[in-house]
Parts: sequence; C-alpha cells; structure tokens
Amino acid sequence: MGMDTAVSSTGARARTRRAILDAGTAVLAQNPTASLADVAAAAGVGRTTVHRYFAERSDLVDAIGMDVLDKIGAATDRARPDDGPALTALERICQEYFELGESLAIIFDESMAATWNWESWEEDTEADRALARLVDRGREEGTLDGRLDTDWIVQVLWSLLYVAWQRNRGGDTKHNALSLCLYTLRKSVGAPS
Amino acid sequence: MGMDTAVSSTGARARTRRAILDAGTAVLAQNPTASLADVAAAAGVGRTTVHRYFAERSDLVDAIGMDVLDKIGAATDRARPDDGPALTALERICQEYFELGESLAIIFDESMAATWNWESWEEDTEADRALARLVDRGREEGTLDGRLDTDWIVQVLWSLLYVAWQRNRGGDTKHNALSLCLYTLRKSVGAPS
DNA sequence: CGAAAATGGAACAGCGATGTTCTACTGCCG
DNA sequence: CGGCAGTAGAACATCGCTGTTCCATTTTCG
Repeated sequence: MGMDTAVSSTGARARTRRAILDAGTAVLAQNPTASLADVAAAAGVGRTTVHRYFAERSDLVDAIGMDVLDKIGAATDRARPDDGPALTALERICQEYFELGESLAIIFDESMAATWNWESWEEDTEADRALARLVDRGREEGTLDGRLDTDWIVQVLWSLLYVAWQRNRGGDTKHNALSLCLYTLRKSVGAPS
Repeated sequence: MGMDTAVSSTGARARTRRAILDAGTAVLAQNPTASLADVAAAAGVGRTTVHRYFAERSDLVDAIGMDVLDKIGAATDRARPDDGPALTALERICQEYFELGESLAIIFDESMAATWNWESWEEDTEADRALARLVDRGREEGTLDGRLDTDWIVQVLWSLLYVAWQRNRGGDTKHNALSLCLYTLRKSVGAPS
C-alpha cells in the first residue's frame, strides 16, 4: 500500500540500497565533501542510480546517519549495558563500538553534522540513554570516577575510540589499538585507587 | 627589495592580513568547507581583498596552518617542556594549548589536512619534537605510564583538549572544562599508582 | 593638502557538483 | 519467449564557489 519503504519487493532494491549506504559511509568517513560520483563509483553503481534511491544529497547523508545510529543501537544491545559491574560493561561497549570502524568517523565528524537537516538528530537515542544510565550506575556503584560527570565520561569514551581507530588506520594492529584504548579508558574514567 | 613578505611597509597590510587569518581560523574551525565570502564577511573585508592577500584558497589554508603552528610553537615554549617533572610539564602544555581555542579544531580536523598541499606539513615541528622528548623523558622518569607508547600519549593529550574545548563551546566554564581535562590527563597518562 | 596605498563592489568567465530526463541495455521471472 | 524491474550512461540545465579584472572610493601617510 506504499507503506513498504523499509522492505522492498524484489530484494534487489534492498541490496543496491545497502551497497550505496555502505559505500557512502566508507567514502564520506574519509572525506565528508566527497562527490556523489565518488560514492557511486565506490558502490559500483551509476551516479543516476544513487539519485534514484536518494533524491538529494542530504537524503543520503540522513540515511547514513540513521544507519549508523542503528548499528550503534545494535552494538549497545550486544554489550548488555545493564549486566555486571559498570566499568566492565563500559569496556564491553567500547569493544563493540570499536568494531563499528568507519562509522565512528561519521559520528565524530562535525562537518557532517553541519549539513544535517534531520529532525530527530539532537534528541537522544535509546542507546544514548542506555549509555548514560550505565555511567550513572557506575558513578553510584563506585566503579566509575564520581569526580567526572556523566557527559564527560561519555565524551572521553568516544574520543578514545576515535583516537584508537585512527591508530588502527595508521597501520597498527586492531588488537593493539583496542588494548591501548581499553587500558586508557579504565585508567581515565575508572574509580581512583 | 621584494623580500619583505613577512613585514609590510605601512602596517595596514599586516593588520588586514591578521584580520583575515584570524577570521579564517574561526570560520574554518567551525565549518572547513565555508566559502571565502564567509571568511571575508567575518573578517570585515571585501571578498576581493581576501584574494589580494591570498591568491588561491589553498594559500589561505596554508597560511592559517602555518599561523597555528606558530601559535603552538609559542605555547610550547611558554610551557617550558624541559623544566621539572614531566607530568607537571605536560599539564603546563595542556593548559597553554587549551588557550589556543579555535585553533585546536583546525589542527584536529582531518578534512582540513586533506586539502593541505603544504610541503613541510608532514614533517615534525620543533614543538612536536619537544613534546615527544618530554613524554619520552616522563616514561623514563616514571612519572608517565610506561605501558603507553609516546605517540598514544600525545594523541590522548590532543583528543582530551579537543573534547574539553567542545565542552567549553557547549556553555561550560573554561575553568571547569580545563580542570576536567587536566584531571583526566593525569589519571590517563600518569604512572599507575 | 595631495599622492600613493589600500579597499569595496560590480561584473565576468570557468569549473565542478548537483539534480533531472531520456534512451538503451541487462537479467530475471512468469 | 516476452514483458518488466533495475540499471548505466549520455546529455542537459542549474547553482554556488572560485579566481580575475576594472573602476570608484576611502584611508593612510609624507
């Protein structure tokens, strides 16, 4: 009835859409000002096909944003933020987020957020709330540093992830980068000893 | 003799140049793809005047880059990186860098570095070397965490500065943001207790 | 004051990205 | 086999930014 905007009939549409979305994420993560022709080339489709799926550039950017938010949501769920000691749960979240790879750059990049028309962008996701809840819990438990407020801890987590991912790009091992990230996270936001 | 590219005759040229450079830093820090018209408006000069000082966009971007590097160099000197315990010196550096404000975003932003033609950009500045020297010293002294390599510590410093500056923008007190930054820096890169 | 320096603004051409339309090709499924 | 969904690619108009030129005006300074 025209309501099937999410799932398409043949499945070919869905596959192409995913290819464009993934290519778009990869390309725009490296260069937020890349042209749609670049995205099309990376996705292995024609430039007009991109426009067939996303009328305007902003539509593509918004869709990528939503897609990344979905991935973050799924990653957050996998990390079981409400299980066990808060610091341990935070480490699990860190590991899961680290696996998101290129998507991290999308979230972190400001020049992307600048061109974001999207309505429900400023408002918190369920994942945001879960993370905030987790940090709050940790501060009350005493496993996280009470001298640091919740926002700060969340920001530090993201920035450490970003730095670790850059290091990964720079040729270092994934395992190595993640280890440094987790170790530093524990030290910086964990309760002082 | 045409060699006076640095200092100009009247001093009016120097003032205008500074205005454009400062405005350019502020504007491009917030939006790396801002037009030269935006920069001109922010500087309070005509668009053609900008082109009179910087023939191409890349010339302006390069000049801003050099300017920021100069500021970082001066800030590093003020922090006396070779005096006293390494951790204390690193805190002084953190304070000085924090004062650089908008310029931090310029350094941190990748989409800026992408459009950077500039020759001597990859190679280390004297400030970079001084900072690396300081961190090395700290790791040998035992005041910095030997389990973290020098590069990582430097990266963490920059990312904490970036997060703190964002927080400052977000309405928080400078003092508050800097305190959090320094406290977190000590905890994260200081020697484990 | 008066000349030189510096500026603002209009006007223009060029360029690359965007978004649209149309045509022809491919592969899939009934 | 024949129709149909999906696609590529060419062609086109448009738009905003860039870089340049020219001229009138203002500022600076001797």
